[in-house]
Amino acid sequence: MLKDVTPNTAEIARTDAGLASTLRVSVMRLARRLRNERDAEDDLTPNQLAVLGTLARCGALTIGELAGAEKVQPPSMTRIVNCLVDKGLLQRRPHPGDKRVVVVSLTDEARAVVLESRRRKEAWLNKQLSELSLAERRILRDAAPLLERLSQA
Amino acid sequence: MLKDVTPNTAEIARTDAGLASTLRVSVMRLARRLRNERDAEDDLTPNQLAVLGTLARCGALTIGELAGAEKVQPPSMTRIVNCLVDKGLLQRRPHPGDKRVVVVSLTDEARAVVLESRRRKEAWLNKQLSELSLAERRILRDAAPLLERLSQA
DNA sequence: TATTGTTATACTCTATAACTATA
DNA sequence: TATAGTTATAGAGTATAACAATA
Repeated sequence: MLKDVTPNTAEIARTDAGLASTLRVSVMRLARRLRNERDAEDDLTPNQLAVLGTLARCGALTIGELAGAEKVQPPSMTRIVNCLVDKGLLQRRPHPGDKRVVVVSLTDEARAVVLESRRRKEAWLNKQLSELSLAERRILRDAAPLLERLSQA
Repeated sequence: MLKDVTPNTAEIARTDAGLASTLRVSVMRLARRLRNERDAEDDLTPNQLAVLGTLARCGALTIGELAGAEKVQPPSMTRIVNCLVDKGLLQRRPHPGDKRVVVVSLTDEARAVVLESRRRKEAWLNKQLSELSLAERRILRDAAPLLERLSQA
């Protein structure tokens, strides 16, 4: 009887002993460290911040889509959106073709806030990266697209 | 006049054009994806979950230290801790030497919850990793300790 | 007198239920 | 009749202020 040489999950887990574990820990820690690197957006609640981030990633979304993405109920999302509209960070627009639906998108001011937040995190990260060797930065340059691919699985 | 060859931050940012940006995005996305991979701990609030995670990483802490770590006020942490004690996930003990202080630590049951949460995330991650090539996994194995080092800067 | 933590109270945020408008 | 969103109300969760115990 021939042996099955197709790599299965258990076998890979063994040969890559601990890779998932160390990768999970390091990714979660770095993400937490980056998340703490905030400033201007400090007066926003976590959910408000998450809405800005989601809209920055996904573009304009409806109230229902936003509620689903942030895992809150529609009435809560109505409130969150209203609050951000009052702050001048979101704009509501009617859906072309379905008058029940409300489309929400970032204002220019919100885009500036998001960009500033990114700039701040990346400035911190650049400073840390500058203390690595060229070879080490090369490894991270190779790793980044792989992490991206994993996140989209 | 001799040119200064010491690499400065601006120069490195240019040569590593976009590294901080792509790395930040990929790390944050993978962390978000991993965070969504939960199940048993679904009946806990985000702050309750964070307290379990912090205690799992740092060991026993006082109410004040926990409040500082989670960025909530002491009365709120008292409430969160009481709730977790009622659920059998935390135990309170007097501080040896300072009777004002309360030391909080995980119960065996809480440790089991945390381990199960990690197991679940790592099972998902292992599955995704199994679809990468050996060379790609090698890159991630090299990258993990670098990410860890960045997070501790 | 200063510090750690708790209790009392008010405020904010979220969820459920009922309602309006549109499909 | 079903769906998207809003309004009204009740329920968690957090913060501020006042307090108790210890240093």
